[in-house]
Amino acid sequence: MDGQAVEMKLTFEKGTPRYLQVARHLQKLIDDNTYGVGTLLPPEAELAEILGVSRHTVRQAIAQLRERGMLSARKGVGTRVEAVEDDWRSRFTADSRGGLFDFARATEWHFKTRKMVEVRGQTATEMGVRPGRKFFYLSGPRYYAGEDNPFCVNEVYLDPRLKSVVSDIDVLRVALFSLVEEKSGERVKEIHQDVRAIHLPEEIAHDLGRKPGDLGLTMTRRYMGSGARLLEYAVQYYRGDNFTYHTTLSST
Amino acid sequence: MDGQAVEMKLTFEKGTPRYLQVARHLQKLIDDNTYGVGTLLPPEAELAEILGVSRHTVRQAIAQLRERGMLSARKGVGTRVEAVEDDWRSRFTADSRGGLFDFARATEWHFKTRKMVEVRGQTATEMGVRPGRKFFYLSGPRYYAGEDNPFCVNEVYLDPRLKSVVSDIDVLRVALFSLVEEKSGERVKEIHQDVRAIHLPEEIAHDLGRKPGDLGLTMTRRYMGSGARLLEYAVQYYRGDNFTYHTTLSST
DNA sequence: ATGAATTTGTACGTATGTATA
DNA sequence: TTATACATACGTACAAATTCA
Repeated sequence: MDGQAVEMKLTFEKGTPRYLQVARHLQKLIDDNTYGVGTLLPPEAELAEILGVSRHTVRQAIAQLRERGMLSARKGVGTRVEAVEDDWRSRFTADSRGGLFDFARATEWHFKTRKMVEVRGQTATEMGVRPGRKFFYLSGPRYYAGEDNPFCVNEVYLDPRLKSVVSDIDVLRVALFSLVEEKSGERVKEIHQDVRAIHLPEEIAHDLGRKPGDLGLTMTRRYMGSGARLLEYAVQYYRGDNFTYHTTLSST
Repeated sequence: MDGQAVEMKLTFEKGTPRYLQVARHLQKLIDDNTYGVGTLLPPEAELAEILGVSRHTVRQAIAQLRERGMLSARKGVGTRVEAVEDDWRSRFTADSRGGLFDFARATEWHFKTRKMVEVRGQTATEMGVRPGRKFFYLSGPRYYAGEDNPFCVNEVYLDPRLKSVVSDIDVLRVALFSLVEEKSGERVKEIHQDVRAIHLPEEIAHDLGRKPGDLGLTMTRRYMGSGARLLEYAVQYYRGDNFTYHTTLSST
């Protein structure tokens, strides 16, 4: 016999959408090898009944995991486990504007520091602006909704003219640059994105639960408006031991 | 009055899903500025009625365009046009199939090791195949044409049936997967690409002129054929101190 | 400040199409 | 051919966020 207790009607906390809770549940079952890599999940209809939700909800949950490349589905066959991630936060796709929107919506960015700064030296070089230019600086940890530990530390340098966009916000759940576009009329024409390996600096390491000098990954983005003006410069720090930047190239 | 002729009940060809036809239709209306950048689309319910489909189908269509970053939606507000398709068609530079071709053409890959291997453990997991599956393994340094020092070490695990593709090649100046497609008829349908920070293992570090344990970056790619079959698995190692993985999302 | 109206998001149900084994 | 399982598509209802009178 094999239909054990793991597969039971879920009890749902309110506040988070069911399909996300289902997604997390499936994630767990995959992680602990209840559904191993290469095997097929039970059919959607069956999962729906087991979990006590509609098939529609199951499909939404599966769609989440498919986006992350963990599952693949084939008509007439089933839904296959493609990869194990000890932790679904350890993978991240943001190679399109849409990806950035989705990422922002699925996470919470808590502002811890906010101040005016003049950028100089290395920072100015990387930002591609002349030293001494003033920016509004924001920084703080980023969480997946409902989690206690941040998976990322996010810094942003914002054109001071756009400061009012975030003036009375403490927690952000949407992409900052879409707010900027909306409230300022300025349009982001180009986003330059870089991924680098680094040794984590001290405070960042602390926030991520790592030691200074540990392996880390940064993703920096330069949001350019018309006339190649830098509207926003963002740096995200991730721990390097379990974080992956993922892209899927499909051949339409 | 403003409900002109562009917005009419669509007639659907069979063979392609409706939501894709709706997505294409909306895309056209956005391209020809019927719905300008920065404006809101009509509400989903209204679109559904106009187009003669269900709201569900409209939402699927909108989801498509959101994935590409052309639209964004906010609860209680509406669906905003973020970009026109043309802007983002060329969004991958170092990051498309074409980008991979260019990369391969600009470099030389020298084969140093070639042997049959059975993949196990960690490697099998990362490849997403069952342990014990046999692959043809190729490895060696990659140079920019005319340079003396490699900037990258490249490993590849190839489906053994495709072994003949590289049987009498020592230096490769084209993308391996294009050879595979050409000589085998198999078509690469999807490429899953991951970027990670690592500590360089010994032999790799040596080839890159670094010390073991130094900062490094890996890029791994899984080339999937039809039926989600893994045709090729490639790992590239770069030094981490001066290497950046760059993407531009441009809107010219 | 409150409440109503609007709009997207979530969740349910049902039926039929289509690829696979 | 038949059964299975995902994909598409119709419908309904209510929740949650936002806007505005």
